[in-house]
Amino acid sequence: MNERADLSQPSFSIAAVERDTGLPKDTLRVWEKRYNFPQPGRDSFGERIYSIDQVEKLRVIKRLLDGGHRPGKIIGLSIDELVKLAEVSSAGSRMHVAPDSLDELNGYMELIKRHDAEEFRQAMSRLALTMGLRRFVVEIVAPMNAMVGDAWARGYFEIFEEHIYTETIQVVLRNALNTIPSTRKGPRVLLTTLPNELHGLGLLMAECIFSMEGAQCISLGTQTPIYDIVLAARAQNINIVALSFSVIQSSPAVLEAVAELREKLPPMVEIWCGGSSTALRKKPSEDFVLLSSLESISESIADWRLRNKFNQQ
Amino acid sequence: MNERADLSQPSFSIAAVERDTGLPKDTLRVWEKRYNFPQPGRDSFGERIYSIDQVEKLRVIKRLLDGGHRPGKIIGLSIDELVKLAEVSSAGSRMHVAPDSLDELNGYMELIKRHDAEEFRQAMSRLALTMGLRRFVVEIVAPMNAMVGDAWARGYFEIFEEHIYTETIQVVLRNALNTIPSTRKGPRVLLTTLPNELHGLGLLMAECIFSMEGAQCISLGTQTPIYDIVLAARAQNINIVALSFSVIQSSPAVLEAVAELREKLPPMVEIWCGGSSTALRKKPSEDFVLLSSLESISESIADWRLRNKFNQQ
DNA sequence: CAAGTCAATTTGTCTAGGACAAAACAAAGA
DNA sequence: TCTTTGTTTTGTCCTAGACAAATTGACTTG
Repeated sequence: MNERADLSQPSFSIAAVERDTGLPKDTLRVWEKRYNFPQPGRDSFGERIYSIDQVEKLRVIKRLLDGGHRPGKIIGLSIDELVKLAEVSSAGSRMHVAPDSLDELNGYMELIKRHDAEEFRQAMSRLALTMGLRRFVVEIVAPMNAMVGDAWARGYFEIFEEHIYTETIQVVLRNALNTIPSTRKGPRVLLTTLPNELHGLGLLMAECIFSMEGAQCISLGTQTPIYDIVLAARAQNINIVALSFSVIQSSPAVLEAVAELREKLPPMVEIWCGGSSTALRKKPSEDFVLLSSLESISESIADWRLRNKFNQQ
Repeated sequence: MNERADLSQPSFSIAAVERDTGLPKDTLRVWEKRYNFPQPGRDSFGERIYSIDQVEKLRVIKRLLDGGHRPGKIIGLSIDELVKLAEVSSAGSRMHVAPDSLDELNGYMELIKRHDAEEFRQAMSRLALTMGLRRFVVEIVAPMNAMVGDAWARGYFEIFEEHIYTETIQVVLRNALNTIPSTRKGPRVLLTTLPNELHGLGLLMAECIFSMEGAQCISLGTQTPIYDIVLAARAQNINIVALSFSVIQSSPAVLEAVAELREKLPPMVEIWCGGSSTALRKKPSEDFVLLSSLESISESIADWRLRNKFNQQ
């Protein structure tokens, strides 16, 4: 019969694993040699085929790597141990969520898990209205992003549930953005992500905060090549290029890309970077302004306005 | 304004070239061996360093490749010849736009080219309101998509201008979608694209039409793995899975993926495929319903309702 | 006890050359 | 004109090795 007969257990080519985990092919191959994991099967052409279990373990490992763990130490652990480790190390990031609102957030998570997409959407829209957009983004969306990411890494959420979450929040935020009257003041901000970074939600959240501060936002969506960011910044008379990074990106690649952008961009144009990528926080850099949290956007804008009081009309 | 000739001439690592051009490292290396282009220099560690000229030529080549050209034929041409080729090969596809509205559309294109993003957005919003969403999608957005794609392939549009176009249309469409009252009737439709397909605009256009027909739309955004589409369809009690394909996808991969999905999906769940991919039109298939145009969505839904009159409540 | 220095280890990414299936093309047949 | 061959092109995978950059750990010094 055909090879599709065994598709009850889906298998992945090395390219598919790279796409799904963010781990480069070279790394996957060298891990196999060094740590004996993952040890994929081979198809009739001698090419690696990874099982769903291996991919899932790799996903958790990637997450821990991004959290500062080292492959040699954790790669031998079982998936249960990894998940436990992930919970411990992510427990810290939930600290600054007020405990009483944790129950509330968990309630929304359950809505998704129960696949009540419509009710979830309505709940989010209602919240955005009653809390105000800024608080909604900072107090609800940001922590929920982390929770959804966790749930996915732990296998509690399927990918499609994460997709539904992302899509719903996007609808709510875009809708809210439309209600903000556009101003003529403030810095002109270009928002985008670099190539290979396709998570657009962080970008949208940033755009919400920027817009509420009265900045003029031009979003390019995700995955704009560096050279095109430069062109766009020039054409749109941009003051600030704001970049969003999710965890998936590898550290040196990120910093190198930002350095490259810095070099090609006119000096007056500032680069502001935010997102959950740990790469940004490693060293303070002259190249860019670090937005350590969504709240810091407001401060940074106030600061920018002070600095540029006389240069702007 | 002066180039960055002031500093040392910018050079690109193979990873940077992959990021900027979309050409995989393996391909870059094998081209070097086969076609003697690009021939990067080497740094002190023996690693490739590509010049800005090489990267720019590679970008043009990539454009032509996506347009159907073959590397062996074009890789030896000079950059001027390549650009000329790009202009010629995109001339044909503008045929089936009504000539009188062509001027109007060209006017909007000029708005983007003049980088008047805000005015473009307002123009689009106004159009969507006055024409009605369906006509706006069918008569404006669909042909403009093609024109923007052309302009980009010809080098008339930069990537960032295409990004601005996409982003703007998305905002307008999502905003319009929000004004459609949700119904409880009609089929439940799951909208998404398969992995490797990241063009979400076609999906959004389809969602507009579906929603206006009173269908209940659940969008998963782009790039949902096949296995997760199946899970989502089950969880959300879906009647129709609607997939969007852009030109970029290779023919057999598309058909194979749809066949795989067909096999894993419950038989009552239908698969509807649309988009500009030529692969779908090659052979009529039992696996899916072909949506040959946006207008045909309406007919197909009417048809579906007839067929399922007694099964649905 | 804190802080700096230096060597050892870990880790990711690059190199080379080879292989091969799948896609695209071209030519011959119906 | 359309299908069906065979041939060429092309992308992606393979192995195995190398090495710089990052990190750790031991040691010295203020």
